[in-house]
Amino acid sequence: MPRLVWFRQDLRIADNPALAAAAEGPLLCVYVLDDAAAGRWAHGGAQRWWLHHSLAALERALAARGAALHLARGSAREIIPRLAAAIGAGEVHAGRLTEPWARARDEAVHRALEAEGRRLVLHTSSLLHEPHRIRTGQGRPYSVYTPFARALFALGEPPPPLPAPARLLPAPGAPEGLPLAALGLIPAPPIPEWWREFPAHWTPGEAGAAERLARFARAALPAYGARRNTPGVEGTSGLSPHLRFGELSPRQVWHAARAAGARGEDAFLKEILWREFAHHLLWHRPDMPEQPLQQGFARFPWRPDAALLRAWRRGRTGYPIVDAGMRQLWRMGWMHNRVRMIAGSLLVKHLLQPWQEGAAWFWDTLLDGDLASNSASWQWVAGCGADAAPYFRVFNPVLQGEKFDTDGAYVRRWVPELARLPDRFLHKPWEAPEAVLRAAGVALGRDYPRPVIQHGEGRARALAAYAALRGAAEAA
DNA sequence: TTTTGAGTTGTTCGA
DNA sequence: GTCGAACAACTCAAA
Repeated sequence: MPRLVWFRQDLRIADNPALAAAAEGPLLCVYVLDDAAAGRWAHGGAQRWWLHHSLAALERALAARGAALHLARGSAREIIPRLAAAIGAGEVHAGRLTEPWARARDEAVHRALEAEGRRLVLHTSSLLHEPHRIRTGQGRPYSVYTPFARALFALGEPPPPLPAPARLLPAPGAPEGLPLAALGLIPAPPIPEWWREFPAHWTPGEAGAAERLARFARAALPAYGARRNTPGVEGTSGLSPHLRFGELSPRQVWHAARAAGARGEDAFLKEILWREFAHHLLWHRPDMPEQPLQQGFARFPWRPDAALLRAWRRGRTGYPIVDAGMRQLWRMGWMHNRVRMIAGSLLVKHLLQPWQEGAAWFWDTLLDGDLASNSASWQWVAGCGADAAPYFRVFNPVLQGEKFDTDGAYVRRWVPELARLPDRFLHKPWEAPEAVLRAAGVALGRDYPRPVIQHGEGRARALAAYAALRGAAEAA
């Protein structure tokens, strides 16, 4: 009996359990762009560029094995049952998702299929472990990372990845899908060619993902622990967008890291588990993208300010390490993890802008924008997360810059107007003597902004705001 | 049920 | 320049 494979966030053919389950017989491969179901969490601008190219790559990979990718746009709730009926499929196979809107939709699709005697079969595809399977000794979901990670390590090695099916047999009777261009994924003006630099940095698709993984395992993994916090070098894996779209699976990444020498509770494997943890949290707290996990934070005295938010988004805060990060984000669709924390901390703590604003900007501009990781990380930075940084931990953007971008390679690359400043003043140009600034060709306030807020003042204000919150909690 | 140890990523201050 | 303590309590997870 024919089967339908519904691709969502696992745009690959290797180690794809949904595809493997369907590949024994005739099948129809489908992708549905369903923006209405996702609502405000439909793919952000940068992700749409990635998705377009990833779907193109998947089309080619399937075609090489004799199958087409049926593309559709609209309500999956209607399209999937209709296509299943058209080919007489008894089963629809897909990878399980953790986004609340996707879970609600899967539930609806399942009911619609069931009414016609078919069923939706969900597989463990984008995570090492299903979030509802992992429980504490008391049977509750984890809310602290370290015991969660220990529990996952204690489960032993994940199963080995599945091979890609060698040959696929198309189901007869499949209706024609849309051409890729008809999905309208490539952003339209008024921001033409916002993504023009993306291709220089990224190769969406399964082959690009495999190449990146191999490169990381060979070059950066051995020194990952030492170099992952240096944004001026390629010390991290850069796999996040590939993982977000499922061009490779966490199982493949895990085993590749092991094969390349990652031992025990290796730092890189722990990062993979942070991703798992974020999905675990989202599964059990579906309001996480909107609401602080710690209830008291609902009354936090944010000071929304459109001008401050704009300066942060554009990389014009006057703090070089933050501005470098925000500009890297805009041009690459990606920001180094260390810098995400520094930039996030400045927005939330010094500037007292709601973390949801930062999360929304990241959602629109990150190629790796993942609802679970993005929401959990912003809550962590803001101090309202499940396992958050203590409130008094306010990053000093100057110290962080000096510590992690000591030679200034990162700032000089992304904030070229400061490139000629000596290292000593690169992370605090406002302290440079006039003659030094002049020699470097920098006029503060003209070529590069003065800090939007003094660190000491911002820190004191943040501590006061958090103290007020605690006071309010005690009074209540 | 109670106890115990511990918790991603930091900064500042004073000796 | 370096080093240790303070910063705050609170809640989680497991024994």
